[in-house]
Amino acid sequence: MKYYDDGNKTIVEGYDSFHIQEILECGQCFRFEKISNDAYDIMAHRKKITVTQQQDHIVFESVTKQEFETIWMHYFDFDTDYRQVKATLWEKDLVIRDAIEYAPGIRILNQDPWECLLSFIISQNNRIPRIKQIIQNISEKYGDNGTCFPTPMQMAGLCEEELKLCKTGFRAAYMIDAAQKVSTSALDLNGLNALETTEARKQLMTVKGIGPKVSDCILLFAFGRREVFPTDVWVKRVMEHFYFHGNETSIEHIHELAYKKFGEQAGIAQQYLFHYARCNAIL
DNA sequence: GCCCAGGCACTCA
DNA sequence: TGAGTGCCTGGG
Repeated sequence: MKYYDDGNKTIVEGYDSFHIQEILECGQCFRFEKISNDAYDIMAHRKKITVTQQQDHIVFESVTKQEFETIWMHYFDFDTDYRQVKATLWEKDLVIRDAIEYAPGIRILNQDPWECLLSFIISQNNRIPRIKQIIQNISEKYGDNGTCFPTPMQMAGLCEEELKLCKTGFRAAYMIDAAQKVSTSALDLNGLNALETTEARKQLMTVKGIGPKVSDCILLFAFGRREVFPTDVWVKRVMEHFYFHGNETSIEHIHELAYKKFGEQAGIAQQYLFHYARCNAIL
C-alpha cells in the first residue's frame, strides 16, 4: 500500500481488504453518513472527513498526509494485515469462510475510547439508526461546534434531564456515571491499555450500564483487544445456528467455543459473523 | 394498539 | 447465584 498528498486530501493506492461500506455498516461505529454507495462522511477523533472509495484507490478528503499517518492509518487499522488474518481464519471452518466471503472488506476500527464507551452504553435496547440519532443529538446540543462528541468533562457537567432531551431514556444516568468516573480518573481510560484484558474489562464494568457485552465491544473497538468476542443476540443466534445445531446455548459455552476456535482473532471473526448474521434472512 | 429492539440493573427467591 | 422483570422510544 502507498499513499500521498494531493492538496487537501490523501490518496491511498494498492490497498487490501478495505470496503468502506462494509467497514462502517457492520455495526461497530455510529458517526457516519452515507453520501453515495462508495462515499461516506465520517466523524471521529474530533474531525470530520470524507472517504471515497474507487476501484484502485481511496480518497481521504480533508486529511493531510501527516494526519493520515498520525490518526487515520491507525483508525482504519492499516497496521493489521487482514490478508493474513483471513487466511488464518479461513482454515478454521466453512462457516467463517462464508462470513469472510460475504464481506471481505471489513476492518475493525480503532475508535476513541470515550466516544466508543458512551456509544455502546447507548446501544443497549436500541437499533442502529436510533443509536446514530442519539449520538448526533448529543453532539449537536452539547459538543464543540455542534459536531464534536462532548468530552467527559463536558458531559459530567450535564444533568440527566438534559441528556434525556436527546432521547437517551434510562441510559442518561449511566452516561452521567461514566462521565463522572472518567473525568475524575476514577476510571482511567488511558491506563486500561496497560492492563490485562480481564482486568480492563473489570474496570470498565465499574461504570453503571456497562456489562459484559458492552465492555467487550469497547475492548474490541477502542482498545485493540482482538481476542474478545462480544456476544449480543445476533452473534448468539449465528453461533447457535451454525455451531450448536440451533439449540439455545449459554454465552459461556459460546465464548468457550469461539476462543478455542478463533483464538487471538476471535474479535475479528465475531465481526464477520455478526455482519453475516444480520444480513442473512436465514437466521 | 401492541410488540420488540445489537443489555443491564435491580429484586427476590 | 440465578431467574424474572422494568426500562425510553419509535417503527413495523
